[in-house]
Amino acid sequence: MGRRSDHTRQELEHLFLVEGHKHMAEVGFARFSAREVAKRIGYSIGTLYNVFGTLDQLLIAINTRTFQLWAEEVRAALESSGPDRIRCLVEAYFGFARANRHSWTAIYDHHLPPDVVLSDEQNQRRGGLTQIIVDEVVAVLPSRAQADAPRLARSLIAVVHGHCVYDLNGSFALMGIEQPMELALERVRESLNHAGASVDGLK
Amino acid sequence: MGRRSDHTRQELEHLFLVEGHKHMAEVGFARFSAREVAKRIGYSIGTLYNVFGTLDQLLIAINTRTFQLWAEEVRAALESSGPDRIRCLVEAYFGFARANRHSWTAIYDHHLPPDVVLSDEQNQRRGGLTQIIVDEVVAVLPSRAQADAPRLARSLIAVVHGHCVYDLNGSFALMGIEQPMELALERVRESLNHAGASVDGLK
DNA sequence: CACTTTATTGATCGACGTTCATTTCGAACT
DNA sequence: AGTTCGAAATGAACGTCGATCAATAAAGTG
Repeated sequence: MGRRSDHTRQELEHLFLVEGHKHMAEVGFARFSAREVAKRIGYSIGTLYNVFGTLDQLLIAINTRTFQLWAEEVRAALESSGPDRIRCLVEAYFGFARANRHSWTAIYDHHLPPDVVLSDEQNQRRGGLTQIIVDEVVAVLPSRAQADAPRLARSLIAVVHGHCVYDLNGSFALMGIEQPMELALERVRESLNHAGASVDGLK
Repeated sequence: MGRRSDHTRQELEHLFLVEGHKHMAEVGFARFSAREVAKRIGYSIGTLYNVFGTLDQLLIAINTRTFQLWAEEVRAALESSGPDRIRCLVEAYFGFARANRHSWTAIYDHHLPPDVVLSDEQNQRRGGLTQIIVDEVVAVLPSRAQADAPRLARSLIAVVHGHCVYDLNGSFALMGIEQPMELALERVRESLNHAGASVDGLK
């Protein structure tokens, strides 16, 4: 067969991407199959490789999409947030990971070969979530501490991430640790307070 | 062929385990191959399955071994530690992950199917590292705070873990964050101080 | 109409995890 | 010593995977 012209190249790429993301959400990284993705939208495996070139590139695109959905969810949560926006952030972070286990985990399961690098475009799309958090941290810190805000924000992301990993993989449950999200929030508050933060929501 | 009697079943299991661990350290989780492990020690793939039953069980054993080596290294570091044992802990944690990227990452890359559970023995072996950290946190907290020490210790492990992940996967470097280990240590100190800790090494 | 260009295919390859009928050989027993 | 027995070890076989690429079919072009 030849040009089918049902879809432009862009549309086709989007089809693969959306269906790939759905497949990832359903079966997870370990059971993900490029063949299955192609089959699902009625194209052959060859076409998928023509569009993405590499399995890695498809996985990168899928994970970037997860980042974008994640950022949207966090943004939406912040818009309907009460005064304690830091709690809102942590809850939205955890909430997305818990509600989208497979997609969220796939972000960290996929390790790029040393010779493959994320394109600037992918990095920019993924950076949106981080920027949201940096902005909130900046908003909460006193002016004297704002120079270190980006660095602190990234550190707090790591703090929450670590708690999130142990929550999802069952380590906390195994050790009898309850309410891991509250635990993460305690750490975040301590660090923000130590940096001089003062917010309505902070006790 | 039949009983070769070169090795007892225990020795054979240990051979597979050690060689599997070595293979994992060399190629990482994504490129790990059970066939390759068997070939390396001169046994067939069938024998490996006779011994471990499942690829998951082999991976569990390999990762448990990583936990044990990790704990040993941390223990050794603590024995030759100066007064700042908390810093020593964080440095040893990071140090092992950095020096054993593939083995360390494999711990978190391997997701058990929902129907498979870690045996009590495996959990006990893996828990050694956590216990070391809990002990050090207990030693540093005032008596009034010791009830919460185990919970806080697990939380601090998550804090360091999160920083370690972002260090190894390049996220910190990408964002221009330098000295991620020091960053993690700052967070740990803040939380310990907030809990009333007082140590020689603490500034 | 013929010709070029482009999109799409799926057979093909090597490698993987997994299974299991078959084989091999030490050991126990005449 | 031969015979039997059973545990240990094998590797061919199966289905699936990522990846490749010559072949093919349709659209555009003149």
